[in-house]
Amino acid sequence: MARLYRGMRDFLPEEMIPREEITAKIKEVFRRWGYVPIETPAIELLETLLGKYGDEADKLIYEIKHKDGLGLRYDLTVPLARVIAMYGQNLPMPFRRYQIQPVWRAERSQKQKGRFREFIQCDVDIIGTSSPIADAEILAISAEILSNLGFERYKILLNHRQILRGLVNYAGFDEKNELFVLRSIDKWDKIGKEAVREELAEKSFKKESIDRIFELIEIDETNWNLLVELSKIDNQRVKNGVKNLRKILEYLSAVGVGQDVVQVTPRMARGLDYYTGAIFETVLSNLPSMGSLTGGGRYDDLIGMFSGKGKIPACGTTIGLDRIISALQELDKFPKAHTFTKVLVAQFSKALSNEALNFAHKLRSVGIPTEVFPEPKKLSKQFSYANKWNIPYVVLIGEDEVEEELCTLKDMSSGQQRVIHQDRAIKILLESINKK
RNA sequence: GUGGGCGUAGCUCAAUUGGUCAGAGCGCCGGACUGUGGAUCCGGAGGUUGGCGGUUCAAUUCCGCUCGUCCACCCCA
Repeated sequence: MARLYRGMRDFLPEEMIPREEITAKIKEVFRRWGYVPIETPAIELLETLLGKYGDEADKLIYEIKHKDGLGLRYDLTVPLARVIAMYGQNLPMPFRRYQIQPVWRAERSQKQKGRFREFIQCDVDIIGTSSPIADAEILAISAEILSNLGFERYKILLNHRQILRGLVNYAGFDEKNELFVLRSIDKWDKIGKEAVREELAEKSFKKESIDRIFELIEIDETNWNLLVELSKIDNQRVKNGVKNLRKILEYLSAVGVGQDVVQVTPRMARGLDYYTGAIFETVLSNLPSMGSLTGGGRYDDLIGMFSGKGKIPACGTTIGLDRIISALQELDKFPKAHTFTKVLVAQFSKALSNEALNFAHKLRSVGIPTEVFPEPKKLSKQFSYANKWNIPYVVLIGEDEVEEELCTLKDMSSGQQRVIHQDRAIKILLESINKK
């Protein structure tokens, strides 16, 4: 039986056409900000993949049953880090790259809304600068893309790993439990405060530590006030993080991203281990169950794990194409398309095949997407075909038309048709198609 | 991986407490309309009711297992 591995999808034309259009819009924004494309292989050595994301994520890497120790890439950031370690010397820094390719995750759960085992990530990263201008730029790009795609109610969540680590440390948690505590905190807005408290209590952490971290994380204030509150904490990491976020917020407004879409929150942590500085996600306030549409942050130590020669600072984000499309579908903003074809040239008879082919050729040479019905079937079949694929025009050159280089041009949406000279039909088609 | 819902024609779904219950609508194909689609009418093809096993005189209906699918949790894009 024909079937599909769970979590994998086929894309038929009605879905693929708008997918490509959305991808083109995303690419356009990347390029306008000066980013250049790269691609990397689907398969990486396991030694490249493992130990970068954290234990949880390592379990979700698809390993390939092969003696060389291989796996499918889990994201595009780690392959990028490998690329920079290998070719970085030849790339002028800062290096801005984008990359649009699928990644694979062996999700344990069955497929559900906005979650797949194979999905496309659109990554933008800027390598070789630790300036907060880079962080702000990445956020501005994320915001611009979401706006361009028609999202109105999105929110950029912004936090900082240094602040989180400082807080956890300041509250008295052991250094080695840091990541566990961070992940619990991350669930706050999903499972609620009490559930997080339970999760931490189960691990038998000190009650005063839990109480203390809750106090700090519960602060719910405007961005600037929150940063003022945090800066009062006597911890160098927290202070550094706050200073960094202030800069990012400042630069963000300079590149046109208003404070109203950004929300600084000490509760968002992100699950991947490699982040070192600012971290961010975007979510839709009217579709919270969808999870994040984009997510990223600064990872100043990751490239060094490959090159072994000191740090190369880096910052970037993933635009989740499949999440975006799922969200657009949920919001009824994902139009189904049928075909690119604008004109179907019907075939009247074998004797007139060349007439049809030649006219179609003329249309294509002026840029009009045109197809010829390949067999001289009954005209009702040919018109019905045009109708099913939503082809807006049908041209017919039959016995009555050939002699004087005429043709019948039919507008399928209105149903009106007229017999006119072939050259005139080309002109009319060109005009009407350029208008749309 | 844990908990729950569901699995009948390509799609959406019917079928009284197990007993002519294997059907409808839409779609598809053909025809009415041998130079015209989307309307209408007529006709047609398609199912071992997800699979395997059990209970029974009898199972789409009950039980067990399995596979698939959907939802929640976990995690993320």
